[in-house]
Amino acid sequence: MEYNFREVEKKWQEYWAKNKTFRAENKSSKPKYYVLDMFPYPSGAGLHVGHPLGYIASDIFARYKRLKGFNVLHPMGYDSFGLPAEQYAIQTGQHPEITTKTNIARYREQLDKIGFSFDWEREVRTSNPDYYKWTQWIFIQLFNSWYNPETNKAERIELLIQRFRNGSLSFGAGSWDSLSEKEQSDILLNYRLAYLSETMVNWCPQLGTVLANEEVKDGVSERGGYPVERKLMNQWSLRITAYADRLLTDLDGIDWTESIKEAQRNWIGKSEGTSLKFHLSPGKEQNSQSPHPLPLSKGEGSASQKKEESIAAKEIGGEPGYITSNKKIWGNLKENARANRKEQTEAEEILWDKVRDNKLGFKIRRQHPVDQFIADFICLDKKLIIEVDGSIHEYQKDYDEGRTFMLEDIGYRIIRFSNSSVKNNIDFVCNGITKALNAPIEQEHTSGSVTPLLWRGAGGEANDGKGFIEVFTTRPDTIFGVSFVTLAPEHELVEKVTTAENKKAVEEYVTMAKNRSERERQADVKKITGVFTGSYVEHPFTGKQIPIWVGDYVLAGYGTGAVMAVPMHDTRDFAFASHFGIEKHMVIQPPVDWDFAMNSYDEKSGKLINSDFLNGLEVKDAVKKAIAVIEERGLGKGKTNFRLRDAIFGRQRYWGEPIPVYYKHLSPTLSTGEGDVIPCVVDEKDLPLLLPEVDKYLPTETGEPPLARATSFKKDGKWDYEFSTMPGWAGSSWYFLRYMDAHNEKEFVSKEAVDYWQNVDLYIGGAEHATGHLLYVRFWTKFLNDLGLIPVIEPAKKLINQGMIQGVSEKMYMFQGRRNSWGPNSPLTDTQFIFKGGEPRPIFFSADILNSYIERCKKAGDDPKSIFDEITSINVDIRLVKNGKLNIAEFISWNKTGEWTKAVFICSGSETVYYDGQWYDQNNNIVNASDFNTFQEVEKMSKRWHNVVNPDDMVEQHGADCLRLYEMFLGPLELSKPWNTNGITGVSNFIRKLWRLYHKDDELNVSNEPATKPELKVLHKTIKKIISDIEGFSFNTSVSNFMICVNELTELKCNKREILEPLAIIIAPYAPHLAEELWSKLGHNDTITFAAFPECKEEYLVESAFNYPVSFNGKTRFFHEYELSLTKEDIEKQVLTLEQTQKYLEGKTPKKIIVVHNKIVNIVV
RNA sequence: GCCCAGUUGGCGGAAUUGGUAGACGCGCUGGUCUCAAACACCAGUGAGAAAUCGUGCCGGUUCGACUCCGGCACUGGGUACCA
Repeated sequence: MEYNFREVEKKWQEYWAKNKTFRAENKSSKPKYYVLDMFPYPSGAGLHVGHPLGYIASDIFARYKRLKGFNVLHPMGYDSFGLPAEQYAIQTGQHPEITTKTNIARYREQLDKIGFSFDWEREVRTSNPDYYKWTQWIFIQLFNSWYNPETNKAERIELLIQRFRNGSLSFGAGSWDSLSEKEQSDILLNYRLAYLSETMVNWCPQLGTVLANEEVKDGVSERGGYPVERKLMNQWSLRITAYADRLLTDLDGIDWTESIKEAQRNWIGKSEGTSLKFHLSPGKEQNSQSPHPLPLSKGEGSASQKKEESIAAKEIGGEPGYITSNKKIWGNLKENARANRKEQTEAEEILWDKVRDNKLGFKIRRQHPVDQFIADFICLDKKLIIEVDGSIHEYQKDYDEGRTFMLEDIGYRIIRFSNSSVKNNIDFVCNGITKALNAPIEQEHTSGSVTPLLWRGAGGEANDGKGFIEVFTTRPDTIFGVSFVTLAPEHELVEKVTTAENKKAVEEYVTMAKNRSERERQADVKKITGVFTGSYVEHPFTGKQIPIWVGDYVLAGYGTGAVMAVPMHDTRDFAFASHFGIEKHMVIQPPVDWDFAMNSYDEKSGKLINSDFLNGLEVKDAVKKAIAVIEERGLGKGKTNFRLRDAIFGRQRYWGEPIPVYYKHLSPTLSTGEGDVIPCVVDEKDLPLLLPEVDKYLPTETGEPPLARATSFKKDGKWDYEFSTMPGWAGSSWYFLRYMDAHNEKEFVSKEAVDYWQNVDLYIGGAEHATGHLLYVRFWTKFLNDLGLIPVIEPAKKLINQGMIQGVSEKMYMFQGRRNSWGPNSPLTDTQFIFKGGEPRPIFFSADILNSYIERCKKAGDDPKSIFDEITSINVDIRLVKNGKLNIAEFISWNKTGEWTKAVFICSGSETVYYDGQWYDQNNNIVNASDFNTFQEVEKMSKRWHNVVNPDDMVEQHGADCLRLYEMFLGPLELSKPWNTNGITGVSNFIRKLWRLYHKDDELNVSNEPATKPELKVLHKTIKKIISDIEGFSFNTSVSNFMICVNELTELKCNKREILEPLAIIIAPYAPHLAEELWSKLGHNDTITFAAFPECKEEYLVESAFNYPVSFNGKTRFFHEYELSLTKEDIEKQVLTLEQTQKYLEGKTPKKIIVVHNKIVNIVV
């Protein structure tokens, strides 16, 4: 009886399921081990062929760890929310839940067939309410948290409010409690880790949704390849940027593949440099429509109105005071300050009365110039600025906060009060000011990454030419090489610095640049565009005039949206300057032969020249010195920038977790007459917020997301819930925790469970998730850890990437028509051409004929295509081809149109021709079948190319154990490789051979006699190899080693229990069904799953002699065996006496003899 | 462009800290069995007639290099004007 894999595999799969063999306990005396596979999305196409590869590897490891005495958690579940099910729903009207369920059932069936040791009791599905309840719960925690830059941790938002209340942290306006609910809500949104803001998003009209950066590839959506455009939308986002530095530094502590870590590092994109201000240069070219700088506060009304008002003349008052501003613009500001004082708002007058003449114990000035701004009130001793704002307008907010940040940057604290607070509660305001005056001066603002403020388009007011442009640079050493400054087209100063005569050109350019889609922008990166504004800035050290340009090579979203261009030492600046003929200055001595005609010298090495105080320094030192001087002179500050952006968290789609937010309408206010709306999170006790039923899975007529169709989807029947749903990665950002405690109804995971399981010990999955899932899950883990909810800061200790699986396409070329007579290089001679004069038939050539034909054409310089009218490439279904040989009859009937029934197949070697169902030789005699070869090409696996390999088919034909072994045998796990089933028969044979070791004439034939030394040696050699292979994740070599072991034992005719029993155990992780069957036949009543993995006993491996390769000058010539007890000297002497040695010496005397014990003998002649 | 990984027979791939290059398997060739084929089993299989030459290419270190060093080419993946 041959091994019947169908029966055996079914039997053991049923046994495992019935006995719950792989159930993991949350309490155990055994050490724990957590093996996790990346979540599959259950697509309609069934299990992707790339999936089993990783699953088999992790399963082998899980089973191995069980044999090694670990309590193993090895779960599986489904990332079941997502676009494909929804697209299908839109097309068919079928509820995505139904599709999802069907798909999951199919996945499960496929997974079960491969014999995985998953603990199915812990299965999770992200689309189940009992799962997404906790995804929503975590969102609420994010909403209710802020990032404290001092503790460098997320904290409850209550702690922030507390600090606002007690004045230990400034939020802008004086007293927290005097603020309206709306004002408080708005301020808090600037700090919450889940926040709503107007953001530039990647909008995909075809998908009707917003995509994350990593879902966009080359300007089109990753899924479907639809165009993507930039659009400003009000969106929920997660403040992942707060974690940028920790996400980066903690990478060092985890054992992940270097390529993933590198991809994350690049994605986070930390760059250290400095900010630097370039003051606008006064000049006749300037556009001086607004002659005065703006006050910090702008009185009532909209932003634009305020600007107008500020121009109006104001009363002169107060004193000249200290020069707190840039000296050059001091005079100018002073004038404006005087003007401002003429027109004080009512609130400002009230406050002035309360604070003037040292009434609060400190000297307070009003309308005092600071830096480029004018402060409403200022206490110079305490470096405290007091601002009285109108009601904060949405658009103005970022802007004011930007200035707050800048002033704080140079050491000022700013507190803000609303006009209404001053008018209605002046005592409270005064209290707040006193508190602030008496509070110790806080530490300076640190890294820009932790500020919750959006900080874009930095620069001071520029309307009188006295403002500045702030740039970010990592190369402050090249400051003396600056020859222009470039602003991003979206930069807020563009309009202001443009002179009247350049206005038209700049406006046209900006409009063009903004409308250019992302895709176009990416498509012609090389195309250099830009325009001169007509204005200049002053060089901060030389005072020289530097032109301001606008160019779309500068990104509005990075740094300050402005760069100092150093064409000689930056490739992009070089290209820009060359294109527009702008001058270039060399400031770093390049190597002698450097060709500046074509290239800038970007290297961070060399000595500084033409650079004043930096001359002679090495780049590294020059950077340090430049930063020091810039800081000293107050021109800028050392800064760190991150490329990482906050993660957009809303999708305008149906099939996802509802965001547990509703919009509360506040009572109407006097000023506006209508009620403000604030976002609030759903009460935790009301979770889950269920996904409502809708009539269609499409947006509403007004363009609202599908959830808006559910008219009853309202909080308490009156307030709208958020209509967008969470992105696909929400559920997968914490699923590793849920597996630990999958059915907990009270918590997302219990403390006991997470304290026991901690985090994943081994995580296996594709590298395509490097900057998506793998970054977000790290972010959520850190966040949950900050709140003290879990004990770990990383989700997975070790991560291995399985390689991508590519398909192997089988290709053929069909030739039709015949243009020329056969030349000397033709694929056929005329005698071989059977149909001369007959009807034209399509011709197929075996690959070897075509290859040599093309080769001949190449040599002769002919065009191989010239002899036929038409050549068609055909992808043949790979099932019709075996080892590159086509089954012609099946191929002909494969084509439903019957187009190939008349075709002629010129077979391998051109000896034989097939047509009309027969093979003929050159003389038209009917002959036996011969081979027809196809071309093989590695392509993406896709239905379109007819090269998809279905794991089910493989299991059906060869069995699960064979599939498992073969997949591992293919090559290293992490290497991308084409999926080719040609070699599977070797593995199949191996399984039969292994079976035969235990059997004779269909009966189990295992002897209880003691094993011989050679048998033990084979076994223990194998044990040793297998252990080191598994632990080094080298699964392909372990399969080879099993083969070697079985071959050797077969050779030894070994059937000893002492050998075969341990052998069954060591192979059990790889071929579990077969191992279980053998185990039970050997007389065991229990599963092999928890048997003890055998130890390797070195004593069986000890050799007494070694067959030394004897080489001459490193080339091996012959072998000779020596006892290991011999010394090097003994061997040296003895090897010279050998006849063969003398032969190779050819009479010469050896210069040197090297003997490496147990390795080699090398004779140098 | 930049970053990462890789390049070994006809093919997938082995090769411990520098020490017998090509393990294991596929394919191929020949043989046994069979009326025949398939299966199975046995033998051979890097190239070359041979001397020899051979791990993408050029150079270096070493008694000895697939392995280490310098330079280059190509393939695959990531990223895309990140200042």
